[in-house]
Amino acid sequence: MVSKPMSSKPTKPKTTEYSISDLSREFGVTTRSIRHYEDIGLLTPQRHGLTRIYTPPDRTKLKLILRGKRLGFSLEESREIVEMYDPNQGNTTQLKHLLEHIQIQKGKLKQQLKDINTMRQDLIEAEAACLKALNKIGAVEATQA
Amino acid sequence: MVSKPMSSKPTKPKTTEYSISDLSREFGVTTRSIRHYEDIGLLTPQRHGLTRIYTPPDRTKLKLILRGKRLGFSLEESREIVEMYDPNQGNTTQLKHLLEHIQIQKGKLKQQLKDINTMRQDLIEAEAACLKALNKIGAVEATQA
DNA sequence: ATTCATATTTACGTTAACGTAAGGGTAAAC
DNA sequence: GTTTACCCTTACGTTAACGTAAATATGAAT
Repeated sequence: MVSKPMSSKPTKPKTTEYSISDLSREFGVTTRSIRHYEDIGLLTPQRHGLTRIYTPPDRTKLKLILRGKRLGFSLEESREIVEMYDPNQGNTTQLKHLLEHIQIQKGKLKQQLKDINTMRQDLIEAEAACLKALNKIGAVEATQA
Repeated sequence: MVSKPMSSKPTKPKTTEYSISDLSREFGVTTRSIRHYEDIGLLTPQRHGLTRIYTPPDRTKLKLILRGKRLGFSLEESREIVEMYDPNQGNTTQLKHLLEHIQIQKGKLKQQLKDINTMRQDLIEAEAACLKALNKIGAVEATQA
């Protein structure tokens, strides 16, 4: 956390702030990556001079980006997710557009769920076959999780 | 399908075979991609002269690769999946190694399931907010799926 | 005063996963 | 016999998502 012993009142950490390395450490990504996300407009932190200052909304956006990455989303795909979180638009066409995107994302997730489940089943079968082969050999020491 | 009006017996399509464009069409990927998967050793089709001939196991491997892609796996990650499907190894250390990989994959899938569920929830909320905003405006025409 | 630790920008380098010609072979169809 | 529809190889090009210096600034600590 960026600790700033401001002029007077040291109480009330009302507005939580993070430095780039705070976020870097918390999420296990490089500062380079975080800056890159800014380069392409996914994050827009404030500045104190040149130094970047991240707020909780920024942190949330980063979280969304990284979750997207774990699901194999490109940064452009994550952009849509991030923009959904960003409550900035109001007009009808934009809202409808957004709804479409939401449906598309839902569809993707649905497909991923199917894929995950079949893959899980495959893994379970592979595991069974593996264990069977193992104790057929005689390696009785169990390898459990 | 590669139709080969062989010498005699036209019956018994015992050994199903696919051409590269068969698979390309079926899965909606370019032949370039399929060849690329071969370049890096993920597929090893037979040859009839220069022409590639794919068998059902090849097809399955391709399916595994593409499923991996949808889940955001790199080709190197998918290689492990494909090798799990390939029933080629027998010795104890290899089997234990394989078991480890299986556990790792299971862990990844578990994390992905978590991510998908939270993201789903987010989408549902975004959708609700969106719809609310819409009929607050007065666009009564429902946009449903 | 100088050493950290952490911040910045600019800019070239890298890897994965193909795309995209360019050039050529074969076999059935017209 | 030449057009059509596939197939092939070699090889350079491209995009995304950063990695990796290099050179510089800044505030706190010794």
